[in-house]
Amino acid sequence: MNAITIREVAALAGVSVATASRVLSGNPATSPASRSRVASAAAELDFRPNAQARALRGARTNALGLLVSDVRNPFFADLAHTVEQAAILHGYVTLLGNANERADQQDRYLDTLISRRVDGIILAPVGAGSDSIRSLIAREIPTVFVDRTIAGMDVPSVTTDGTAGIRQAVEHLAVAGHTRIGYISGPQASSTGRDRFAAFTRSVVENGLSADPALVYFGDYQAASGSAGVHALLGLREPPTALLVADSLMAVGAIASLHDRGVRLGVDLAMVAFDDIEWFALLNPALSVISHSVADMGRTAVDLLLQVIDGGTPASVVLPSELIVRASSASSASSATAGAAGTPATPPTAPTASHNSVRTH
Amino acid sequence: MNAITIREVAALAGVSVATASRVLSGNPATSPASRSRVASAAAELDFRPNAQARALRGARTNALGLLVSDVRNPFFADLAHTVEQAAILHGYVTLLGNANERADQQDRYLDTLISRRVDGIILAPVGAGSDSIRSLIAREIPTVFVDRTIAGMDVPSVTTDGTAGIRQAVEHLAVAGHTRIGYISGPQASSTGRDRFAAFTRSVVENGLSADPALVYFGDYQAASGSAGVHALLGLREPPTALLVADSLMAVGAIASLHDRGVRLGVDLAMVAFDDIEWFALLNPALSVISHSVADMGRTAVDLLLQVIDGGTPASVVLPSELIVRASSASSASSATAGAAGTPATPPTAPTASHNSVRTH
DNA sequence: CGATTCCATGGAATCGTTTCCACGAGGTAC
DNA sequence: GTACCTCGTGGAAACGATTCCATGGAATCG
Repeated sequence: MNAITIREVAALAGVSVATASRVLSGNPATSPASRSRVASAAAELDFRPNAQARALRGARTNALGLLVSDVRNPFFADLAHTVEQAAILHGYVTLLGNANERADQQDRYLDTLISRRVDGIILAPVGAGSDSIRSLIAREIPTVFVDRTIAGMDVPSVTTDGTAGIRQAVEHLAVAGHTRIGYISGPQASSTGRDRFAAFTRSVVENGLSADPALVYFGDYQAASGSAGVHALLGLREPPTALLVADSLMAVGAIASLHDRGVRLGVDLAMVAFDDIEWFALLNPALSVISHSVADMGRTAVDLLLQVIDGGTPASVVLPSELIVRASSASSASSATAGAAGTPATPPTAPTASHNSVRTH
Repeated sequence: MNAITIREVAALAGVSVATASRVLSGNPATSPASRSRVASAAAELDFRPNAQARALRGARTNALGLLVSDVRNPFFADLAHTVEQAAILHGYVTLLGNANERADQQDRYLDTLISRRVDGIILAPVGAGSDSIRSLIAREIPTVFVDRTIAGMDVPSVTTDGTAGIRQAVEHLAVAGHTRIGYISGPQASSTGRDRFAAFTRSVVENGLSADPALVYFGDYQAASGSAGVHALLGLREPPTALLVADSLMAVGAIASLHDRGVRLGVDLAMVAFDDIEWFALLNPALSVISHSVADMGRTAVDLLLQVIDGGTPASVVLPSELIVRASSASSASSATAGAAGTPATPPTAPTASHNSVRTH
């Protein structure tokens, strides 16, 4: 950790630190002679400016904070990737934090990011608004919400409008004859959990389907709650013949649970999940999904944040969602024998269509 | 961004900055009286120490850098998660960077991390050793390699010994009667690519199977090359009846390609992939994998790095791998009709066992 | 040719914190 | 009662960069 400072570069180049600094930070007030001497001295010593010192003096740190709810969720992994690539394009590094769907870890990271004086924060908030989040806003640290929002907080955000996709999904299932559609919901403490649930409820009513509250299971966006949801819903006296799951991780848990119970996806039970993950298309039968663009979301979030950093107050952006039909929702209500909760199904003829998508992919 | 400094806290508390600093950083040389006065002043002002200034003065930044090859690879997403959790336990934040399997992006991040003066770096190196990596070592910045190593660089590392798992897999396939096993390899520029390929070659010889070089396709650990590998291998005049794939992303590409070709996994073609991803167990048929513990790898990497930071020179750690048999490798060589490259198979009777694992999971 | 502008340069202040050093008050030991 | 510690405290230096300001030489203009 032998630190090479600008002082030594200046000494080797035979100029003052001021001149060395000017050359190294691209200040035009330098002569070609000293430019070249400083440049070669810096190269020879393999000099890297100390970002701490630089940030201390100037106002900028050239770092963005990205706090996601769960890195292991492929949706957020993709988001992290696109945000990072967009940020690097603008000369920012991204400090990634993982809240693990827990408010305390989120706050811990938020405090860290604040004290590291990042130039701005992109946040997928967990919970209903902690002190740390309020502190963030009170200090006027540029912040953008992504994927989720917090009611009553006036922060630019980029979110998905799940309504269209969910309406399409419910309609699609209704057309196939399903009248009892189960719903594994996200937590009502999150905006996406509430919004998607509201859209589902509305769509069910619009299509004249059963609005039995027992058909809704409230999960927490993690895999285990998807399993629990399947367990609860298929254990009903009148189980659903189709299932809508509000995010990809819960869908994974749900599918695992269906496997264990011997319930055949797309045969005994139709299923649609929110979030389009590459792997979902590879399942057999392939999983129908409500898709939205992670790439757009990441790029937009960075755009908005840069505008806020530059003193602007950009309007929030809402991105569309869309249903992609695949084989998992091919079963009609009449073909479903979904009461089979726990009783392993007998081997059927294999499902044929396995890669049947509304749009090419 | 109204910055509240320790000076204002000291003023409000009626003490000097020195005393305020001592209280806030836990220095015992403080009286209970000033302790409480400073504490309440800091709370009232919602003071957060400036991490830049703190790091500038002291030697520590309390930040670790983690540079992974690809965040979207579930293996590395899991690794990022475990590393981050282990680090936070020791009071470190983790700055995550994503090399995207590209040496130039890796170097860019490495430079950033160096200039931000992280206390240590955990690196899954891409390529054969760039100037930036050499510079890292020359500066004696605490570094640990994870998952991969670089030949000739004396850096503590934590890696997986794939040999045992690969040997088990080849043997398992040989016992089922397969004599022509295809291999989709990782890049030979990475240590894991070389090691796993060597283990495969050795195991093939040991089991007296065909060592036809045409059975090996060299990919780059990304999904597209898995597709390309399937295309190349199944296009052979004598195609393999079983396939071993060297990482999870290439496995995803391979499976997608098999779907498109109508080749049935576990029926027309047996398959085993390296890396155990939760989703692989959900495929139908479930995918046999060579498993290794991401959690152990992440925790160990942090442990080693902390030892290096404390001046130690810990020995490298090699973790074991193990075969988990599921339905995708259930087909015997005789049942395989794998020449069927491109000709869609007729619907068969459904594969029965779909969740058949050697160990509970 | 003298006055003025331009320009590269170096000295020094600055950012916010930690820590060295000196100092004075109070307590203990002879 | 003097000598010696201990302990809390405040002033000031230090960390490594940027940037304001003053300076002196060259170039330009009348």
